[in-house]
Order: sequence, then C-alpha cells, then structure tokens
Amino acid sequence: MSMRLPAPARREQILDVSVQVFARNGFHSTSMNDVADAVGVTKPVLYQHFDSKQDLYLALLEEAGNRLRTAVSKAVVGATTGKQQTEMGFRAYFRWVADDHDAFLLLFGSRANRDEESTTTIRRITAETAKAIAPLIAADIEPEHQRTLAQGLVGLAEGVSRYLVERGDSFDPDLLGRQVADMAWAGLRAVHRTDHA
Amino acid sequence: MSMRLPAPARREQILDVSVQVFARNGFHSTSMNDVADAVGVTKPVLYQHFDSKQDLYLALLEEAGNRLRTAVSKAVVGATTGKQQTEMGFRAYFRWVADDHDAFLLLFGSRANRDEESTTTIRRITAETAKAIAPLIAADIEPEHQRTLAQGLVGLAEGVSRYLVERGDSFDPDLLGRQVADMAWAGLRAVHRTDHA
DNA sequence: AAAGCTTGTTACCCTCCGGTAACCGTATGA
DNA sequence: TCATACGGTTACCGGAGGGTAACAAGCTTT
Repeated sequence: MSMRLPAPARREQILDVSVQVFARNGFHSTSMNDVADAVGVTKPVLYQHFDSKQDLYLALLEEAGNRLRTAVSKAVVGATTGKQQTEMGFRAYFRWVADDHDAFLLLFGSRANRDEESTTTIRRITAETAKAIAPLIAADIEPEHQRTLAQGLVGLAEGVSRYLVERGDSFDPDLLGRQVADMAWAGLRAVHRTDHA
Repeated sequence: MSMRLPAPARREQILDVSVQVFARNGFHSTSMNDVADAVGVTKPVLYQHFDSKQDLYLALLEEAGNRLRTAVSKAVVGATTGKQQTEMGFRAYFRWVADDHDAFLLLFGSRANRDEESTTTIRRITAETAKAIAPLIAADIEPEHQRTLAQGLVGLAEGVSRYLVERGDSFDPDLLGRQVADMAWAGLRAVHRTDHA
C-alpha cells in the first residue's frame, strides 16, 4: 500500500508518471497495470481518476499539445519581422522538445499509437501548429498551397526532432533552431520567387 | 469456401489485400480475422503463408519500403546537377505516394502502429532515404549536422504527403515535387551560406 | 470514540484475439 | 478408381488485459 495522497495530487502524479511510460512503450504495449506499477499503486486507483485507458491517454495528449502550443505562440509574439518569427518559432519548438521530451515522444514519436480518437487529437494539434506557421508564407500564393507548405515545415521540425530524440542525442535547441530557421526561411523566400516567376 | 488458389497466388493476394486493411485501420485495430474476411478466406489460411501477424506485417513493411527506395533511387540516377537531383527525388517520392497510397499510409500514416520491431524497420527505411538525400547537402559542413538536416527534409516530404493523403486530396505529384524541391533547394543553399559565414 | 467520507487493495469477470488441432473436399496421377 | 497431396474449414484453446465489485484501512468531524 503506497502513501496516501489527496485526490488532486494523486491525479497529477498519475499524469506525470504515465506520460513517461506511454512515451517509452506506446499505447498498446502499455497496460493499465504497467501504469499502476510505475505510479506505485493498484489499477482501481487509476479508474478513480480517469474513466478509461483512452481517457487517460487523451488527457496526456491534450496536456502535451497545450504545452507545445503555448511555448511556440509565446515565442512568436515577441518577434516583429517574418524572419525573426521563424527563428523564434523554431527555437521555441526545439526547446520544448529538449525539455518536454516525453511529451514530444507521446505526440510524434515512432511509437506513438493512434486509434481513431487519438489520431484526431494529434492531427488537430499538428494542424494548429501549421496554422500558426502559415502566415509566414507569402500571402499572395494559393491558400491551399500555403497550408500544404506549412504542414511541410511542421514535418521538417518533427523529422529533425524525432531523429535526434530517438537517437538519444542531446542538442542545443537555440543553435538548432537558428540553423533550421535559416534553412526554412530561405526556402520560404524561394516560394515567393517561384510563384512570381 | 472461397475459390481455390495455388499457394503463391494466394500469398500475393493476401499481401495485396492486407496492406489495404492495415493501412486503413492500423496494426492493433486490425485482427487476423479482419484480414481473413477481407481476403475472403478463413484465418488458418493466413497462417499457412505467414508465421504470425507480426510476420505478415513486417513483410508488408519491407515490400513498401523497397518500392519507395527503388522509385526514388531510379529517379535520382538520371539527374546530373544537385538541383536536378533534388527535384527528381521529390517528384519520385510524391509519385510513389500518389499511386502507392496504401504503402505510404502503412509506413508513415498517423495510424501506423509500431511495436519494437516495426519501429526498427520503419526507422531503417527512413534512415536509408535520408542517407540518399544527405549528399545533396553541402559536403563541407559537419556530417552530423548534414544528417540531421537530411532527416528534416525527409520529414518535410512526409509531412506534406500525410497532410494531403489523409485529407483525401488528390494532387499532381510532378507539380508538387517541383514546388517542394524549389523550396528545399533554396534552403539547402542557405545552409552553405550560414556555415561559411 | 464512533460515524462517515476518502483512499486503497484484493480478487475477480469477461471479452477479444492470436494461434492451432483436427477434419473435409477436390483435383491429379498411378 | 483409389491414394495422396493440397487448399480450405470448423471449432477450439489460452492468455492478456480492460474494467469492476466488494472490502479494508485511515483521516476528520462532532
């Protein structure tokens, strides 16, 4: 029998611990007993705080998504020029990846697991991120194309991060952010030129 | 009792049909009975051709990966300049996505499902693709950084494709390839400049 | 100090599903 | 035409795991 905790504290603890477990092993490979063991408690306790495994998992996804979104949007607010926004955005993204590690793996790791509902949630988060990026792209090209490219940039950041995180490499988020932003910004300007040509 | 088929033909049919089912519903949400039903046969038949569910799934991943690799590498061979290679590579990639739809979703779709072994396989495929791209990036920057950026470009193509495919949009792979290649190429050249600065 | 709410635990149920054993029907070739 | 091999089916097993019912042990409030 583990130490008694007040309900809200226990709930927080469950969220904190289970994000690690799910991030490491994926949804299906993680049983509720695994989670319970990691928390140091028995299964029914989990069900006092969450209706189902799905419910717990979705709560984790939501939390992770919120942290990502606020990190990036906060960073972008401080910047004025497009180039600056791009750099600040990527830096914030990589900083989030670097210190919210488990959340990143949960959302975008190879082992991220996705049934109908989780897929919807994750897509929504990705789409929101892309939406935040879209304005950086020349306003005078087709909106459809604009969105597609924005999704591409999100994929770029995701791909880089997944590679580094899953290799266990440590990296300097600010440096990486600057480098990727340079690349992305040059690419974005080329899109202008292409469309005007 | 469905029509009798010679073993090799049946095996092919199972591969053809099951890739669709897995692509649509993911690994865990698809039971062997689902596959059997889709094929129009009963479960034990599947086990006459594949040792396990894993085995079948991995066979599908391998096949899909091979088609991707050969498509891209064939395309790149014909090109001489770096810019041309970039464009041909992306066009081949998007063409593969466009007409090998299910294979793409299987490997990179949101519902792609990944336990230990599948993850390894998919990572290997991604890494191979990145390796093919890496030479396009300036040879005079740190190899480490070079690889990271290559992974980013793979992520870029993946992100764009996932967005389009999962929305059910149809697209012109050659046009898209040209546009994305323009963007990527400009980005790649910027990496030169950044590193020389 | 006893009633009663809150937090945990033990022990169980039940369904789903991967995998298999045993059996059937039909074409083929001696 | 009868043996045999091959492709297929029915019916089942066994375990994993989500979820719950019933009960135990503490605080707290009067």
